[in-house]
Amino acid sequence: MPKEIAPSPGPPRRRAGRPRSLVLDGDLIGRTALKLVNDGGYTKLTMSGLAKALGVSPSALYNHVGSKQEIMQLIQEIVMDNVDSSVFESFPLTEALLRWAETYRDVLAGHAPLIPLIAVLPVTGSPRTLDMYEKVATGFTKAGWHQADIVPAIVAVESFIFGSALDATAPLDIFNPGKKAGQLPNFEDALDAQRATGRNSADAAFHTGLRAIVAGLLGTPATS
Amino acid sequence: MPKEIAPSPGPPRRRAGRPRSLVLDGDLIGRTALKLVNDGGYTKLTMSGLAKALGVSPSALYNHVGSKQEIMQLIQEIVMDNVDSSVFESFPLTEALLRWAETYRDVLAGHAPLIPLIAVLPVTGSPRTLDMYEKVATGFTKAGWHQADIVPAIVAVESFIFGSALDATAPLDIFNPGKKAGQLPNFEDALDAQRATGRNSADAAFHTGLRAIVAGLLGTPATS
DNA sequence: ACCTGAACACCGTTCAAGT
DNA sequence: ACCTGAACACCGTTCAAGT
Repeated sequence: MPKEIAPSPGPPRRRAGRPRSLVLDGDLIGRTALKLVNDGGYTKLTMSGLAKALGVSPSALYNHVGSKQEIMQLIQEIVMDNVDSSVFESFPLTEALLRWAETYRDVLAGHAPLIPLIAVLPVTGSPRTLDMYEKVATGFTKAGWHQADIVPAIVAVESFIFGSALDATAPLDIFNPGKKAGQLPNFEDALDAQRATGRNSADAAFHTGLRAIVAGLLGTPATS
Repeated sequence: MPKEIAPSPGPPRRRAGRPRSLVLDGDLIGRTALKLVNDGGYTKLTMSGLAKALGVSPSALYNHVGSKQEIMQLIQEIVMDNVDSSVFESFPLTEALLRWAETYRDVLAGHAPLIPLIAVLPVTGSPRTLDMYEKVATGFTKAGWHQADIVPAIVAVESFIFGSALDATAPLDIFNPGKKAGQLPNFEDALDAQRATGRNSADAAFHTGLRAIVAGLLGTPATS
């Protein structure tokens, strides 16, 4: 559990003369970890690398954090804040879902190693993520949904987003049939036809799939 | 690249008197690795643990496999074989997609650590997986789909499956609001209403989401 | 309360040496 | 061709000792 600094009304009380060492706190650790990841990807995120970036010994980190997993959670909290859930306040449900999903997927695509974590992590300790869910749920409620159907609908769209974000990190030629070339007539024809459109196949899949699942959930034709 | 033993027409030629040591090959390594995983999960899958299970030293594995990642791929090939893609030969597209997705998701839910790998791994080296795609593509083709739309549709459904399989491994109380309880009226009402149905929320999300995306893609109402 | 430095218990992988 | 045993270059984490 990361320690937080409560905003204090006055200047912080300190014992006279004793200059406190530059503090390491959950916020700084999370931000530094994210910087490390943005620079060199998740392979760069090691406890010793993070400690060095903070000018501290690796074991010092364990005064503020229980495990490396907790550092992943700090990153997750910062990153999830970039998902735009305000759209549920300004757009009708269908349009809001489409826009929300788009930012959500883009955010996660840049942090693929977080996806298996986020999918499984209780949101209990992530107040901002809970705020997001409240906004999404409010969008469904205002659209007149039955309460019991709302959570499964959210989870369904989220699952699609998680999978699509993973897919977005796949190499472009992921479907290359290799030595099986020539033996898969229908699949290879479909591949060629898709390639001929010049569109990125992951992006095309995300957009048609998103429209499909939203339309399917809301009971309107996918093409509208 | 795992070495394969080509089926030989006659009995294998051996130098007389020299009994060959019991062979280690890609097939045996993969099956043993899977056994290890089925027993104790993916944390049990270490090179030294696998070597011990095979009665061999860890370094011996590198005569047959280039890296641990390649062992993950061996497991993936075996596991993917449990996905039932024969349904595309015996059911109309909608029904086949629903059945295929169900087995696919169940198979992956038992092997969550494979999901990020499979999502990104070129299928070039997985002939059985390519055969699956051919069957799926044939199902779309026979249903009269435009060739250029087939691959994005497959990828979209697959993304939903990947995300749902990840979600299936999440703890039941993943949405517990914790200290934010009481501050999220719409979301908490939705949670309570969903819980009151007595259904597993991940399963409900998968089934409604699957129907929605398939219906949305095929342009028919989700409730049909 | 918070930090350091050494140590621990692992990882995956490499490589010379054997047969 | 394939295996062993030792070694390497890391991991995350613990803990006594310092201030």
